[in-house]
Amino acid sequence: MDLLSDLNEPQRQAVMHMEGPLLVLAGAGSGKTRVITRRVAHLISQGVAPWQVLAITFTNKAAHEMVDRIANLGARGVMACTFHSLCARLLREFAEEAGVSPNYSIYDQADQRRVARLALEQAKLPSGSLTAAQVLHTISRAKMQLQTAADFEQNAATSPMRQMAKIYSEYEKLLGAANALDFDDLLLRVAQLMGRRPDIRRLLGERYRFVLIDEYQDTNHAQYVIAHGIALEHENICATGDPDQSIYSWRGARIDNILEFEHDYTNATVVRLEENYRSTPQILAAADRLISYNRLRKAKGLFTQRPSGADVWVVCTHDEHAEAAEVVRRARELVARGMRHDDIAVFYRLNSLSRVMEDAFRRTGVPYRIARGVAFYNRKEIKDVLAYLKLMVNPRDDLACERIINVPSRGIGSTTLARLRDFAAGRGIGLLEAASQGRMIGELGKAAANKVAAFAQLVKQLAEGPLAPVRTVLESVLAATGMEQELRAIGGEEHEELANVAELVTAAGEFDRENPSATLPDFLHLVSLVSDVDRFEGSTGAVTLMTLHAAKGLEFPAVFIVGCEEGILPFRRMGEEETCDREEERRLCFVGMTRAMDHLTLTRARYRGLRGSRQRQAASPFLAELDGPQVRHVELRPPVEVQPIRQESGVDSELGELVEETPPTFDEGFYDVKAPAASVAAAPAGRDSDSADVAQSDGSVPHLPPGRRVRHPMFGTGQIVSTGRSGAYTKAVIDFDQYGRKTIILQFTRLELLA
DNA sequence: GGTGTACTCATTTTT
DNA sequence: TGAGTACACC
Repeated sequence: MDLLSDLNEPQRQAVMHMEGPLLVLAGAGSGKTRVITRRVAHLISQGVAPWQVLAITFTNKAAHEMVDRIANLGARGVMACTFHSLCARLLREFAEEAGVSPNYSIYDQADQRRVARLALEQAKLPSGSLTAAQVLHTISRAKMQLQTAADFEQNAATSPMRQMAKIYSEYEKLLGAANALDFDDLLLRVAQLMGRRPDIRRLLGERYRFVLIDEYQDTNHAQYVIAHGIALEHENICATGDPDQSIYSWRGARIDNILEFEHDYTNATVVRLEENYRSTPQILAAADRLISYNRLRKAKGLFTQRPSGADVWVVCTHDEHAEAAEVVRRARELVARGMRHDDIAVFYRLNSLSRVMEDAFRRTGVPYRIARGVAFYNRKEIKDVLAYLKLMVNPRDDLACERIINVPSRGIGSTTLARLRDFAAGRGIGLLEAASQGRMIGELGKAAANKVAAFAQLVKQLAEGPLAPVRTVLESVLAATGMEQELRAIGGEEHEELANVAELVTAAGEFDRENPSATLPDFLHLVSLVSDVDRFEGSTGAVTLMTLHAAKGLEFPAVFIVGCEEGILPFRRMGEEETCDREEERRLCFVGMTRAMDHLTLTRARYRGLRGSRQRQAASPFLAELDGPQVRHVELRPPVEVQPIRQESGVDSELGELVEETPPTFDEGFYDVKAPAASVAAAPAGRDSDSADVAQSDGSVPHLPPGRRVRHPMFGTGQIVSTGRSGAYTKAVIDFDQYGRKTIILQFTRLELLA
């Protein structure tokens, strides 16, 4: 396969680059993935061994895709993984040198929170001033900065910082006792190892002669240190990314890493991919205008050769329900014009905004799916099963033990558990070990001691068997614990929990097949670092709803960004201060916009129910920043209640008196188009609303010439007498068949054009 | 030891 | 508004 012929010049330059540091500044939609995969294939075609190439990605999914794509180019055996999975593997390989035991457990966020809570308790702070979330955040930040508990304590100048140091150190003690590492530890330990053992660092540098790091703008300090440690001697480091798409600083990502690459490697080759293959000029122009307000960036000259497309729309509605209705209406219109449902995506800043959208889609029967969902390995039943496996591998994993000591129910309650915990703490042993001791009778009473001992015995028996193949182990756990039966009892034969457990068994079977020599610990480390089973959804036939963060890296022919309001899109916490990082919020908006290929609509609501109370919402300042000649604004009127029949009006009509000024029932699509030249528009039905007609300067509307037959949603059919401007509105005088001559304000009414 | 109810407190999320 | 927690009660 020819790796170069269909590339543009900068792309080719990046692909053909061999030795030495390379920075690829890849604008949105500039073919970055293609460049990376081609470059790897090219390296290999030039004689580099596949196992000497290490490609590091942001997510597991990206890693899998990269392996697949590179394989499709004929290069197999390349290692693509995340920083975390790389480190988890290295810590098993160099367990002794790193000072960890190879059967360590990996604690996920929920585990970490529980540990943090315990640490808070044990640190016995004067008041409950710190929350577990704050503690975790601080500890996580420290670890990313490669600060150990001891380092942290040394730097703690203020009293609250000293408190934090105490909690950090308690937290570490708890993790240590459980033989567990959290996500940040994986990176921290490897970084420490490489610092302490130059020989190992060098060995890794020789092993991975070529290092590629994708999404470099979202790497943190620990990752930076690891990457540069590996590449220290050969400097064959290729970083790809886009500072304008750095949206994870709240997770410790440092945009400086990419901004300073040329400073780190003065001999770096820098390639800019500025041709966008994804979006129409309209979308690109608006996105570019927006992001140009950022100071912290490397200016790019994004351009596209795509032909002109539809304008970008900014829609303002009365409230979130009207907003949702309008998004659904437009989505349906796109589908009516031949687009598929899975070509359409709706993005929002806050998960809580999805509910109204969801309702609107459900009510109208438009298929949709939410891209968040509870991650598979976060489901309760899955975590329960996995906790058994974890405890078998790592008997000191107290969190796993606590989780399942009464699952399925064995009559071991919180009192027993508390006593057990005291007993274990007093002796410095793990919960499981404490449970196994007959002496517990004195502490717990005979009945409880027996229950607890039976549990310990069960786990022991399971752990004594062979630990592979994993599928078999899993099945024996399910059988021996009675979990399967319990699930069946709860959910019925065909219920979700059972199906999920069955899926876990299948996943284990696949793991066994793919990794014939691997055992349970390998499996557990793998699943701990994977958020979801890789079910490749492919074409789902549904509109996709997701957060702006989740949208990174994707593209859709049509994109809606909802909730473009001050406080939501530049997100701001309640206490008004400038807590938000304006530039990062702007990047987030930019990322969302640049996902769109052909159609982009940003919406906002004037009133929105937000955590209980309704508020008047101001427009996002970003809407003004992105505004320009390719951007059209629409304001939808609030729904107006239909007047009840008023007999006393004396009008002898079943409909009651029809007041001319009363706007008709409003359900969807009444436009008040603020077109540039102070002209207004009617939106003839049956036509693409994206091309609503603008009134001429004399007030006439092109599609509503005198004599034209139209249908009004309330007055029925009629004939245009004339059109004209009156103040801010464009009006049409219509002779209705039923009701005679009326004046209609076009902004309030959607007229259907009749043949 | 399990269940009901008052209370609080609100991003983004992959590893 | 609604999810998750703490605590009281049965």
